[in-house]
Amino acid sequence: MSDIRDVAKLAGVSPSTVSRVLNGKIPVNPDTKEKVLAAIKELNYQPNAMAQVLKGGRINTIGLFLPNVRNLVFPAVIQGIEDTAKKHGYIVVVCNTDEDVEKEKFYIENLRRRLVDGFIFCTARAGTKHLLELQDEGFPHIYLIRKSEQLADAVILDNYAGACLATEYLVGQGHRRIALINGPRDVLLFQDRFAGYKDALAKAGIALDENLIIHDIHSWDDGYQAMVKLLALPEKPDAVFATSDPKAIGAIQAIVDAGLAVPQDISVMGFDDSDPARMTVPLLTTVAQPFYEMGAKACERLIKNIEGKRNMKPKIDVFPAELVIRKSVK
Amino acid sequence: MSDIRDVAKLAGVSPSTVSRVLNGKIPVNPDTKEKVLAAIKELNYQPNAMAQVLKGGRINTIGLFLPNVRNLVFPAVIQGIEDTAKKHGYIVVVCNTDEDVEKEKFYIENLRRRLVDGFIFCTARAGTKHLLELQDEGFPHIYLIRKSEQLADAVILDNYAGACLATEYLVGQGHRRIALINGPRDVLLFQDRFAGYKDALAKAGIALDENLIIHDIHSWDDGYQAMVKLLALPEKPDAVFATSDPKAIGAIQAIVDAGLAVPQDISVMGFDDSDPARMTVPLLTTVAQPFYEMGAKACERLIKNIEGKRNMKPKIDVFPAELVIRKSVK
DNA sequence: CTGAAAGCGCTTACAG
DNA sequence: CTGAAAGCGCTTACAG
Repeated sequence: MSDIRDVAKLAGVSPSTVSRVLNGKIPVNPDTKEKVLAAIKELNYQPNAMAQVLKGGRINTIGLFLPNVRNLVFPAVIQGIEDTAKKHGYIVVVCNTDEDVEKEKFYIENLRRRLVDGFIFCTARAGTKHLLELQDEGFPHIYLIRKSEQLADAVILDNYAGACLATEYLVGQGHRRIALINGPRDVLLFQDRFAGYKDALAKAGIALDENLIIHDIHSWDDGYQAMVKLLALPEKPDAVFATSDPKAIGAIQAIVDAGLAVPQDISVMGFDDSDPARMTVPLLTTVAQPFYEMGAKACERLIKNIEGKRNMKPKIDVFPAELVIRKSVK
Repeated sequence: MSDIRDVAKLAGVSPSTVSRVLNGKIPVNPDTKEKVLAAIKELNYQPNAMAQVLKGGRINTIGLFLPNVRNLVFPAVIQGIEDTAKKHGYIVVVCNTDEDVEKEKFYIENLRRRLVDGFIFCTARAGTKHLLELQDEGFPHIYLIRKSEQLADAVILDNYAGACLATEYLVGQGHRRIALINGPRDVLLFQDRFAGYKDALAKAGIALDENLIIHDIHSWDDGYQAMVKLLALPEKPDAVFATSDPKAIGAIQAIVDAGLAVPQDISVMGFDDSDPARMTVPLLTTVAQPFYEMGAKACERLIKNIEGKRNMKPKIDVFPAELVIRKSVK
């Protein structure tokens, strides 16, 4: 690969001049510019990004941290972030932490060494402190979907309102014994969804039945197991609110395997409206979280932050939740 | 952030010595080493990666190209690649091309500028030439899942055998009118799966019925439409082989919406065994492609290639396909 | 075992 | 508008 001096030689100018036509900020004589451009083309010259960054430039790369790439809400998130990043000339590095704090630290240490201009974290949990250091040091970053306990830039859903919406709809359809299959409680959004469920029931004058509530369920396979337990109750629930679509799908499978039908015997409500919600039979009634748009927004705000174009007060963007009525609730 | 000279000053040595303890190849007096390490720790020093790479090092990053992040086979692929990359101290950059050759070129141009040591492409289609240049220039890369028309490093499934397996199983279960819902034909693997279907039918003495074959279907929504067409045939199929799980899921939905049952009225066979295959009702019978392992293998081979540890003859690794019998075929 | 020097490929004041 | 020089933060022969 040729370097800037090869180009300079071929064009009969100094490397400084080549650099100037490359960057386009400082005026260059049109004729010389022409010659330089021709030389660049002839040599198929690409500036060495490392050298540029070393001179104080930005690398135009964003690090995206996901707790688990197999979680099917993230494809849309990635797409929203990537599309926005590309629009601004940025590239996205995806890092999968598997909810492992040590792995996350390893990646952060690596990427901070000028390999990345900022971070987007979808990995926040209660009680992790290493992300707070970034805030102290003013390294650009933003939380997405999940937020941290401390006030920091974030783009999230109104999870409380979404859970209210879901529960109120089930109540409105005449259900009274509404079970909850919830996620891990050290992820704040599941606390919020739990609160929405509780408050909506209270508002409807329905007493909370602890037997109907199962926490710390992760995906569809343990969602299945949770539903098996609920079906073994002396008095079965007549509806189930699962706080993510895979958990809802697991519940549907357990109900069908028990010889019952959804929604005829038991109604099932999901959360997120991820792609699998439209792949199941019956089509899942759920609460939509606009992942693409949220990813795009977070990326937009991070880039503004990186490029120093914004006021530095941390701010939380809250997207509204929306009920999507399909076929799994009667 | 402090640099190597700060560390040198604090430790009372030269930057060269600091560099030497950092790299650990050249012996350093244990006492000085001690002092340097202490200084590094005290200053929380992290070497600037740009400078290191500029001096001729590797950046230890791999670029992964996906045709579409929303395709649900990729999470497992990413995980396999990431885990392997991490084991070797590499990081993974994921680029989503949306099957857009221009976008792909943009990313490649960007990343080649020393931001990446090699590429993994899951984006090969017939007739794209820009990837061949990389081969000419000896830039490390490997194809995964899809292969290119030219001989190049690749890790793929035995798609032909997989399609034979699927079709033979349907035939063995007594089906005779076996429809095919296939993907875009400019992706070679769908040609291979088509060939497997054809040959297996021929071997069973079943004549090919063009009315039962629909090509160029991408995902579950157009899989649904394809099935609607098949159901409108004067003589309906008694089984459907869809060459990906989402297409199979779309077909199941169309069958159920038409008031028929799977597998009682029509059997449905998928392909890939991606996560959604275990999320549907009935559980999908399909052909497994070991995505995690294939991703891991491709990553392993690419890194060997990057680090110059392998003989340079292009080689294609073919993984065997495996039938996974669940509930959607009777 | 260690330090001073050169250089990786750029950019940017500085001087003209 | 343009060139020569310095320097970004490292590493690595070279000399000791």
